[in-house]
Amino acid sequence: MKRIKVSNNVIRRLPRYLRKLDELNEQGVSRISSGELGKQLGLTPSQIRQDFSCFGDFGQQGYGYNVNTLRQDIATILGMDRGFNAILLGVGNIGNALLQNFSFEEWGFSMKAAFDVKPELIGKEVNGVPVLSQEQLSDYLQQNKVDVVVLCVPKEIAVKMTNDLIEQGIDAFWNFTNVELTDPNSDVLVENMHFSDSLLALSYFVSDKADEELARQNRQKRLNNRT
Amino acid sequence: MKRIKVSNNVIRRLPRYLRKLDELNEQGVSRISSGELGKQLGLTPSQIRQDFSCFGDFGQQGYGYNVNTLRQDIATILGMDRGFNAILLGVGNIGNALLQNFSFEEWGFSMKAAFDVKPELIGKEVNGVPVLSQEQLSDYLQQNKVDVVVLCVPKEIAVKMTNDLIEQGIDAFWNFTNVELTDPNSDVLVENMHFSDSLLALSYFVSDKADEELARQNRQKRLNNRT
DNA sequence: TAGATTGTTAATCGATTAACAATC
DNA sequence: TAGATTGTTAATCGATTAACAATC
Repeated sequence: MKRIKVSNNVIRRLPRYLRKLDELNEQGVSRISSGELGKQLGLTPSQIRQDFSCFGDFGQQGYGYNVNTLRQDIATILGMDRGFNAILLGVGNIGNALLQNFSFEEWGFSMKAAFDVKPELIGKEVNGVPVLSQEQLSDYLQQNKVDVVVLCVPKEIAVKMTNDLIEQGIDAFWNFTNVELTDPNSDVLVENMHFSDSLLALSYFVSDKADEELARQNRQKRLNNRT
Repeated sequence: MKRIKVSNNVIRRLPRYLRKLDELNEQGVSRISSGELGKQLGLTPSQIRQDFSCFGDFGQQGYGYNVNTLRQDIATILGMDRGFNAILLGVGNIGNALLQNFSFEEWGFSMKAAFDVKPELIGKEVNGVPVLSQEQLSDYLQQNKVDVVVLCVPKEIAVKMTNDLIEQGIDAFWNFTNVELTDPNSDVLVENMHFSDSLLALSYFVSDKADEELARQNRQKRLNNRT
């Protein structure tokens, strides 16, 4: 499978395909064409076929795609069957919410342990995940395979924490700290969940929409005045 | 200001500029060139100048950009000074975490109220935000200006909830439900925080990196065997 | 003034869309 | 078989990068 350079845009669309295919599966739809899939996702059929063709031939001429097998193929492409291990750092509000609510297993990850400094948390379990002391982290990393670290620590210590971890061999972070960790010159993977970036983009679109509405109304007014 | 069609890519970079400029401000840096800013963000100077030029002339030849005023200009572009009102639906784990932890004010939003169905929550305050009953929602919307709805309700009711709200005039959602709400044919704004999409993209990159490492090792092995 | 750096136009690069032969 | 729909090549479109005159 794959082995060509796949663009970031394509990769970002794969999880959307997966979710849509899951949905279709639930609805009992067993086959779908690029045309129909495109309509449901707001993409062109061409784009969908191009996207898939980065990874192989999943369709059948005259028929389309089998929902179930395509879903599995995309899951494989995304690495969902690789049994990646994750640990979580910082069992505060957001860390806790993730442990309680986010189904890591559903997406192919195994959440092995959480770490914090607060004595009242250590030794507890959150949704079946043991909370260990921050001090145990180094030992833990030496004794266990950890593929991804979920970063939920306070802003202030995020950068130092990350650098320590990188030194200990961690090279993939899921970053909830709203701090820019991305070092342009390193090959450490950082996937950001920047809440504020998302809200501000929405803020822009809302502003823009309001401005346009206003402009439209003003045009209308001028037109009315003229008559 | 503005009034030309600005591409999505540009808009998505604006919040990053803002965060970086805040950081520079804190560090006491008062001016910066597109070259230096580019270096720190992993972008080309050209791109940065192009981005800014969508909205006006913020720089000065031979000098660069004033960190503080540029920061304010970008904040204005993003609509941070428009006093948008938000409400939050669903005070579960994620909704609660947002109310507790996320500083809506910092990004120009005023979080006015939260809504839930659980009797034990209603009437309480979470971090200063009153929790009202779901039943009060319609009345609330009629009596108050609500610019953005933060959706934290369970998956199962997300679509119905959204459609109801759209009928009541809401046209901007910050969506935490991991359900695809985007209707390609409507002009309702939906900004998604799809946790799983983000994790799966990371999963792909981690997989890809592992594959490449493996391929590299195999090449090395073959080379060693040959000698 | 000379040096630096912008804003903007032109060139390049990459991603999306269209078209169509292959084929189920 | 005929109709449908893929995979892929070519054409178009848009975004990024390069270049440079303008100017602080």
